[in-house]
Amino acid sequence: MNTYEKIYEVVKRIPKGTVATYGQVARLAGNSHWARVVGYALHVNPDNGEIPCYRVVSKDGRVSEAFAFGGANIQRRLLEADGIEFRDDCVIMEKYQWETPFY
DNA sequence: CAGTTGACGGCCC
DNA sequence: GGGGCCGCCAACT
Repeated sequence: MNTYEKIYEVVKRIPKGTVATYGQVARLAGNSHWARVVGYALHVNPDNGEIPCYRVVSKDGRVSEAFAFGGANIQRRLLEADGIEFRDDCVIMEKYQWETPFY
């Protein structure tokens, strides 16, 4: 299993109506030092239809302006469609962050 | 082959 | 509290 494969697996496991941080995904993928790699993995994003990259946000709950789909506003709309609320352009992490028991 | 960059995170000032 | 710097890994030039 490649590094990217793991990352994609984790991203696809993110429950609907929940968001995860890059660090969180990296940690679940096996290494907490892959935050940047996670970003790159989602950047190449081979399957934007099956990989909900919009559920991955920065540690602050902020989304990237360089979002591949057309901008942070698109990502925000997708998240809102999943029932996730925003507070001042930031996802309410305390409420919607994916609480991973341990994986 | 070596240097630089990147959808980040954490610590220091 | 806000801003800046360094570190991590993999891909790109």
